[in-house]
Amino acid sequence: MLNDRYYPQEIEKKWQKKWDEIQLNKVYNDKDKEKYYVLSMLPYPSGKLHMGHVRNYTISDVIARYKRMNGYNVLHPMGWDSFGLPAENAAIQHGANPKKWTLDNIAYMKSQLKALGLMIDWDREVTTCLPEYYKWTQYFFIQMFKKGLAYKKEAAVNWCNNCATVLANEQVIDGKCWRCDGDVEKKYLSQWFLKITDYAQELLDDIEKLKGWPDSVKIMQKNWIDRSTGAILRFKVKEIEGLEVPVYTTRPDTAYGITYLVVAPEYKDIEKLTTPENKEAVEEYRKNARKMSEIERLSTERIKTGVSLGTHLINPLNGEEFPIWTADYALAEYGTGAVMAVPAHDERDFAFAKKYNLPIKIVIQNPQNPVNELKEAYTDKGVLINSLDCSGLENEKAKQVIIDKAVKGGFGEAKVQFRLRDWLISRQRYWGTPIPVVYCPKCGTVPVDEKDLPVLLPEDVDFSVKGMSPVKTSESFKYTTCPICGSKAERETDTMDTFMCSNWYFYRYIDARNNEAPFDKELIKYWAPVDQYVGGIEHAILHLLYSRFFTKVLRDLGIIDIDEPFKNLLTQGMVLKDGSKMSKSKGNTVDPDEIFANYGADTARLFILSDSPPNRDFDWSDAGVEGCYKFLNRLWKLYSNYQSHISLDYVVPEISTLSKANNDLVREVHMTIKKISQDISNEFQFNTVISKYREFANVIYDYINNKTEFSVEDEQVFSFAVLTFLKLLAPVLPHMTEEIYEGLGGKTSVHQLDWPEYDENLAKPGKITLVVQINGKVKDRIDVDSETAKEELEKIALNSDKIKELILNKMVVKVIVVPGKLVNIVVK
RNA sequence: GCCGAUGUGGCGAAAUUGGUAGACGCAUCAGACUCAAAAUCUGACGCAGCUCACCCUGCGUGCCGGUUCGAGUCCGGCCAUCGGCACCA
Repeated sequence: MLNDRYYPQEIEKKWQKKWDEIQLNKVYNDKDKEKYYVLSMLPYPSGKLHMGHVRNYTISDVIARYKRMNGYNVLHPMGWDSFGLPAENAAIQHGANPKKWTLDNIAYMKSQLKALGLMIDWDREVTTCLPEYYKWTQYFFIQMFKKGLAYKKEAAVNWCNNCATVLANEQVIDGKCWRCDGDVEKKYLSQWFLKITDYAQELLDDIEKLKGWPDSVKIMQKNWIDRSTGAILRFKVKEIEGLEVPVYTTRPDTAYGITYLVVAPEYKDIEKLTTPENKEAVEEYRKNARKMSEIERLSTERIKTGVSLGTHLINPLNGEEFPIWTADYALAEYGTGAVMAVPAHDERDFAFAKKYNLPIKIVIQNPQNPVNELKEAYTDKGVLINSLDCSGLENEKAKQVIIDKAVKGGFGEAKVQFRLRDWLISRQRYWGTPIPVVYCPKCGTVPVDEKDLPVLLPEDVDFSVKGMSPVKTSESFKYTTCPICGSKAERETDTMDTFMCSNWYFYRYIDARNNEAPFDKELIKYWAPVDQYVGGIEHAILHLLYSRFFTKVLRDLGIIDIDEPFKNLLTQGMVLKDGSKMSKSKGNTVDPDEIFANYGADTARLFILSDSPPNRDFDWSDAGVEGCYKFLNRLWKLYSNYQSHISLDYVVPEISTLSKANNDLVREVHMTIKKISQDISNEFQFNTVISKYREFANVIYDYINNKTEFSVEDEQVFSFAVLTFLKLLAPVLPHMTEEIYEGLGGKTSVHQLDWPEYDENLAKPGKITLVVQINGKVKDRIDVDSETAKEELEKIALNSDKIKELILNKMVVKVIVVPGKLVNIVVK
């Protein structure tokens, strides 16, 4: 028997406990069943769940439940991206232990996830900060080191002063730190990199394979990798025998127009290229450039500065000499760090040449509109002039001609260049995976022996130190012996970027408790790749690019045999309040705990899926929650007030024998199954699924309200309708539907029932409203049988009194009939 | 500057992909129930006009134009908002 009133708090606790007891959500590696792997981006354990989490996990949970009812073996796991700076900052500020702080947060957030009613097999939980996990992160690092994919080099890197650590290029947003929003500086440091650039071409090409990804994400990745084709050209230094300066250019066709060359202030040969007279000015300029933060550099956009080095280069194409300058508009990390300047045909070079009075030589002209002087750089297509034997060529063709000349003359060749840089993964922080490397005075940089993994994070550290990593304060950690020769050696004290932990976690879920290997290859074959990934757009480049890269590396190491980790991707929109992003500083956050306590998780689940499609932003409103709660009460009453008319073993009589009301209701049920199934299949349009729930509830209430008593037939059709409805509701409202099903006498879990099927013939109305238009404007509506033939429809339309009157004295030119929809009469 | 997305009532949004624009909900208003309130139920609800009945007539999907019997949907040109990249040679 069902209670009169809906008490979500009691019901939800009861079922969460029961599901645990009967292990309803345990996932077996049942290879006879077709698998479906649905994944949400794992949370950082910051302390409490926010509404963005609730939205993310509700979406993936409903997908998981829907797929399970459709017969799939569904994996929907959860874990914790638990290394990272906030834990360490908490340690510094409150004297807490980062590990304890993190594990406490995990325990609390896990209880919140359970309160949300998620269908998760917690036996597969993954926590990236625990040694049994990061052992394998270290293992992978060593494999990459051995393959030459992990290397250390000195470079100009991004340094965040606040966080006191370096950052990857992908973690610098508008010249600021992605995490703390602090200014980022360039520093010269020796750091660990992963050779993601080795995979640049494949990462770009395989974007085509990602059919189930949103275009926006694919385009962002394309732009980030940014391939360009051009040439390397090498110029001999006039003053120094044997020294050359190579440049990368996409415009070899303009090479006859070079009037100067710019090297980055950090260019490796810059000191050699500077004459004694210019040394002081150049030093000064370089010092300033180094001091400048990213932000300052960006703000000086377009106001270009530079100084001459005093030396010259020779253009092998025409023998002309031109001066070498240094300017910070040349980037050390892109191409060769040097740019050939053709002011006539490049806006930046033009501005620079104007400012410093450098010559401007026109070598490409629009034949329709030749000019002798330029007011701005001419960057369009044209024909070469002043280019010796290349004059007269179309510039697009000249590109190849000049590359050929360079190859023949031995001063250049074609070159493909990417914007993507290698991934900087070392961090000067404590709370991360230790990089498993030892520095031996004899053997050099040596990886830790695999059998000695994990390299444990030390506990005897002093968090109060400034300007260096706390790891360095651990004597027990720092000093070790060389794995090769056994002599005294020192450990690497840097830890890894947390994105190293999160770029493979989804493989670990597949075999989370394996102590012998990161995972079993056979199980990966069954479960991978992820069928549906759900997460925020903010990872469009960062995590999603790194995971793609890592998957390809694992493939090349022979560890897995797929190319891409995520088949389909759903990027959910943000949760807003009053039109702006929820944030603590704005004070417009909504605490999930309060919502669960006041309304229950089912209300929260229903609301967060309603109103907006998953990929768009969602505006949280208190009235909206209230409305959803009312709807759940309305549903509850439907079942509790009429339970005496509901029987689990109903038989639906043949449709043609039914009364009109029952006939209509049966059709409504089939139409509703169809529409909801379609909306879920079509990119998980849960907002329209929920409007369909409401419409169907209205239909059933209309049915009841037109009744004084239930016949046997009525009870059968009614039972069919409300029990089918219960199954359709189950993925979104797991607790309520379970309680109702039990109350009605159900013996299994409602979540073990099959998703209802619909009959195509019954999934349409018996009658339709025929729209009659004249010249495309609606003039009449007539109820007709939905199967009425085309000719008949035309006749009905023309015989309508209203239409007859309107077309009187007019000539009917044409009649267009759309069966099942409308008749349009064209008149003059 | 380049690339992308979006633009529909007071608000969140639907629209079988070229066929009744505004489903469903929020808010609002009116009514029923109630001593009263809450809850619940019923109804109205794009804008303007006309009107003795709730019938009708215009106008309406950012703006301008086009294709079509018919355009929120397709094509061309603009505008606005949001997001990504941004001295990448």
